[in-house]
Amino acid sequence: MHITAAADYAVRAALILAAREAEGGPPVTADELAEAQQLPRKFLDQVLGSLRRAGLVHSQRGAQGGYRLALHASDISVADVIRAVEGPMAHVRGLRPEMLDYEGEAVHLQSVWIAVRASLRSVLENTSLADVVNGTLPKHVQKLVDAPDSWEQH
Amino acid sequence: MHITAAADYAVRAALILAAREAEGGPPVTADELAEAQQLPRKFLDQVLGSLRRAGLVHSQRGAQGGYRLALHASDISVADVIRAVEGPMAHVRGLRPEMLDYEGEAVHLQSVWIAVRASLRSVLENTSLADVVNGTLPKHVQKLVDAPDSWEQH
DNA sequence: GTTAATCCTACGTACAAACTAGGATTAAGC
DNA sequence: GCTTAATCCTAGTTTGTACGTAGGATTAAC
Repeated sequence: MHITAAADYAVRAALILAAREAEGGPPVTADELAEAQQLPRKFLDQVLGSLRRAGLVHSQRGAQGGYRLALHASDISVADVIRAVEGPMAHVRGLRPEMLDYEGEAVHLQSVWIAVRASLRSVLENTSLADVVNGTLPKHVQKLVDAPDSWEQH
Repeated sequence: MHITAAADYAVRAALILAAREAEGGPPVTADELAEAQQLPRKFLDQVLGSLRRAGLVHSQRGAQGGYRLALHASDISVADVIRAVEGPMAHVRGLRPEMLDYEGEAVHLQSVWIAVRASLRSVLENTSLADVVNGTLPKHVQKLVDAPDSWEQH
């Protein structure tokens, strides 16, 4: 139930790319991305490789090379980025929730995990990189952020 | 973003205790719990230790001993059980979301993680052990389960 | 040909996940 | 008090993941 450094870094790098996308300038180098968000350079390399293999970014090798989003920033969700580096969300013991098979008094537990995944998706699949850059989150997401309980620890 | 075996086992053991609570019989032994849900016996031992230290179950040592819920089954949420074994939910790089501090185009990323945690809570804190045993989940949770998209792997 | 960049593979270290082992401790029941 | 049945505690073990680092191969602009 925790978000890895790789996922966090991936989203942050993608946000920089999203912000630069509008300007239509040259591709952004890994050095620039690392500098902009203070990310460990070589680790970022691998994270960017995951994003590329997932088809979320295009890369240009050689001088004047770098990275660009492969899609419009409003067409890439935070969920897409996380899945690119972490794999499927809400795995239980390494299995997708729909693959689980409980017996006895636990039969309905599968439904709980399904609901957990669905609620994660409702936030992460509906929030695009453009939304995060602009600070204009979907209404139901912003509602969650504004609820005072949401900021309580515990 | 994944649920550990320990958390899964903890919930399943707690569900058995919840179901037996109504009967008011003797405490349930770890052997019985392991048998009922096919859980690795010695590993379960440690999981039960976490539940006890979290104050969710009471244990009785010695012959005729075993475990009982420390609270009513409708007063223990699935979130309580998960936190007892996994620690706080939705940690990012080991930090609670409210502790994060992003700069530049990532400033609003914190809100996304806060929303993620809030949406997890909306499911897991409102679903009690009694709810799961009876298969009567809170309305908004059941709604998530019934949405056809929720069962898509994607 | 030089320079600037991505790309690839391997390595390393530390920690967590998922157990297993063995005994110390407690308490019930004869 | 002894046996038995149970929790409790500490430590190991094995495997994988997290979080990086290192070094060079490859590509392309100029």
